[in-house]
Amino acid sequence: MPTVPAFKRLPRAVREQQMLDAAVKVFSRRGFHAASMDEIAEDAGISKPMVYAYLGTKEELFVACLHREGTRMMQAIAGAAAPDLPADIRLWRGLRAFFGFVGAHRDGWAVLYRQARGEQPFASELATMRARLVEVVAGMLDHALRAEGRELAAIDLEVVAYALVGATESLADWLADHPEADPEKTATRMMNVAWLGAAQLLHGVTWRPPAD
Amino acid sequence: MPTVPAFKRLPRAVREQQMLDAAVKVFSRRGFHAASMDEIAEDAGISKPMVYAYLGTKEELFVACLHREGTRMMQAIAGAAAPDLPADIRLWRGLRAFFGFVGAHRDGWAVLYRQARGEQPFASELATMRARLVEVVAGMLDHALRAEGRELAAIDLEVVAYALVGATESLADWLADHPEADPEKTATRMMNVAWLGAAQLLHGVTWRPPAD
Amino acid sequence: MPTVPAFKRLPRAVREQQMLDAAVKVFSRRGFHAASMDEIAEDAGISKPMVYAYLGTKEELFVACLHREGTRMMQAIAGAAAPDLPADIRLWRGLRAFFGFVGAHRDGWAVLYRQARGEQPFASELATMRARLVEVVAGMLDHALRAEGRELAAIDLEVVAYALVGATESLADWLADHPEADPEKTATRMMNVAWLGAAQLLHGVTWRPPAD
Amino acid sequence: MPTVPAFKRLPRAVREQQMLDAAVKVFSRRGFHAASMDEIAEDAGISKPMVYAYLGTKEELFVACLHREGTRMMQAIAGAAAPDLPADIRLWRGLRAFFGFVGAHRDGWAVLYRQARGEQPFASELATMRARLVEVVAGMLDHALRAEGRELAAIDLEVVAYALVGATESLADWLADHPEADPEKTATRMMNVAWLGAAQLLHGVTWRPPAD
DNA sequence: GATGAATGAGCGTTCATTCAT
DNA sequence: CATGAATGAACGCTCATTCAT
Repeated sequence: MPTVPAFKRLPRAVREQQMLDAAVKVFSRRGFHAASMDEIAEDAGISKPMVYAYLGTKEELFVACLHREGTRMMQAIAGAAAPDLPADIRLWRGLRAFFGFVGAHRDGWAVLYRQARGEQPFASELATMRARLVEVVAGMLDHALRAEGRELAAIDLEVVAYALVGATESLADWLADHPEADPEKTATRMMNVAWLGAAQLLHGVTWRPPAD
Repeated sequence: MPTVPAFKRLPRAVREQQMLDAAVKVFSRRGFHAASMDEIAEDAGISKPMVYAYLGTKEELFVACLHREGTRMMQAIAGAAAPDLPADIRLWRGLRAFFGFVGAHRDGWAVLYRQARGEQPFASELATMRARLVEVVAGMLDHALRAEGRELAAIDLEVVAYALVGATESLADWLADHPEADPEKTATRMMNVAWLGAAQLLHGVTWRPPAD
Repeated sequence: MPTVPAFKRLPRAVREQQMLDAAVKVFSRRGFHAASMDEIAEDAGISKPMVYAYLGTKEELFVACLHREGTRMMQAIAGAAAPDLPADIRLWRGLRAFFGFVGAHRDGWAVLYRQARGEQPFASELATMRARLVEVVAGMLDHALRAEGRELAAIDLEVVAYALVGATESLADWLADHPEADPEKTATRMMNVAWLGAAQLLHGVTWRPPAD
Repeated sequence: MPTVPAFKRLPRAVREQQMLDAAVKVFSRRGFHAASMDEIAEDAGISKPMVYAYLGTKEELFVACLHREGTRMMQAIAGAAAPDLPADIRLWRGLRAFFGFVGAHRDGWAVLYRQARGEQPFASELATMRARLVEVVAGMLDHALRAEGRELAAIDLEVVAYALVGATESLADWLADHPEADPEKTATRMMNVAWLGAAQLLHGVTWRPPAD
């Protein structure tokens, strides 16, 4: 009479999480195309038809992984900094949370993310998430600028934010590839890249191309 | 006595370029996995066995594409700035050349590059190229720092350079996705992100995490 | 003390009819192979294992459908004409009943029938029904012939009857495909095909191949 | 140094016929759905991908079979009777040719044909052929009627012709199921069904439903 | 040198069918 | 009585790759 009801016949919700765990693992290890539904099913300790019954097609399964991991990451970041704090504190806490998350999910999100960037069908799903991040960062910059009585065109804000997000993603890749690296330290380095430049912008300093 | 006007029987070097052109086109349009050797051969106006004879397996073919396009890009960048110019000028000219190249090869390199990031087999090939860029950027920073009598640990230099390269790649993606965007303007924006922060570093300003 | 108003727990016979209704509908719409037990169960508002418990395997279920619909049709025909009427009246009433039935069950029997003709496992079930019809028609012909003092070999009778049944089935298909067509008019047309020829036979007129 | 070039590497046209032969055989034996591409390929002595390369999808393959056999049959019928002969002679020769063809291809066309009737995707392909036959038969009737100074509404002509074609198909089924039966004799019987009635029509005799 | 012909291997997907609850 | 959970077994299809000519 074990507490855990049995070994099999688990409720749907549980099985779905098992499958997603396995899928994240296999997609990460092999990449989307090289991953086989057989391996995912086997890794989840379940037969293939169950995967199709619960999570659908291979693409849908991948999107489900993307979704779960993305949501988790967004929550980790969102819960890190209250919106009423100063911009640098918010940025720092957000970055720290982000790199902390990536460091703790090296096999999961970071690699999933790398997969998704390359495959067309998932570009949009990803673009949505990145767009949210870009928007948040641009909003922070805009807020701080206005507090200083300055302003930047929307497109410039967006591109700068885009670049910062890109730099962050890049360092996340670097972190995922360097298992011994410290997430917090990486966040500090990112701050040095991001904030020093941003602070200049806040003070009205800009760079202009030379005459040539 | 060949009366056939020598349409076929082209010298090997020419054929190889035709194949690479076709391969870049197809890989870009379809992505690595969705691309089929059949389509590449047909697009090159040649039979499949010839592709195998000249450029080898599908992976090798992709690497060859990567290689050719990468080399072209590196040359475009390298030729843009003499190494004895000041760091900001070198950086600016390099970025301008880079974004100019990407803008002119939106369908080619940019997409190839995006493909390569996601597929494990090509990570190394790509990592090598990126490492060269990181090294160059880190070298420029180091050089400029020392000119100011300052110094940064190698790892810090590398990570900062890595972040800048990542931001640049990100904007290259953005550029590839916005056909109407101006490469030079994009380069200017990147300079505003990169140089303002870097200049701070040169003057000894750094950001440190708060006590929290 | 069941307060639940007895929505479920219906008596077996009722459930079986629900299932058969659903099965006929789905088999008609999709065809035997394309029909899935899932859809049938869902359409019947019941779980799949119940279908298996009550009506057995997919093939058995199909046969059950065939059986029910076939019996209904046979009854409709059989009740249409008393056996002591003249042959032409019996034939007319039988045809009228048949086309009436098909017209009223376009989605049911007609399609079921078309399905069954093509799938080997059900050929026999169908052949039995058709054989009964052929026998009846042949019997009518024989009876009428003998009343005229004539006779036809059993095999000839059978083949002629077979052809008439075939023509009738064909027109039933035609009727099922032309929802606006009138069953009674179709029956009249069939009589014109069947009876004019048969009447000739009754008067001893036969066709013989030319010398050629 | 055999006259037949080799065992393998046959030209495409030859292989296609081999495949069609095998496909007709397997489709006939198993039915469309139960037939597997593996079995067809194996029976043709070739690997599966070749089948897909040359003849396409399973459905396309089936249509190709239908097409080849149908064309052969139509040619057999068309070549049997010159259009300037009297209607009964034309009908007789056409039927004789048809039953001769079916009798000679019991395993091929007749069974294929039965398959096609049931499966929706092929209904149209088949309907086209049947429509051609119906048109020819209706044309013959119309021609003969006008020669007698009579006329029938187009719809009536069509339905009568449809019934005759249906009766013929039915006897073809019967013939296919009775390997010992004689095709010519079957044709004669069909003439007795078809022509005796048709001749009545030609003489203005029609059947009308009784008052009831 | 160049190609049409050919294949081994594998993957995504579906479905009828049955336990265990 | 009734069902959600689970699976074995196939099947259609594709593709990179290689002979034989």
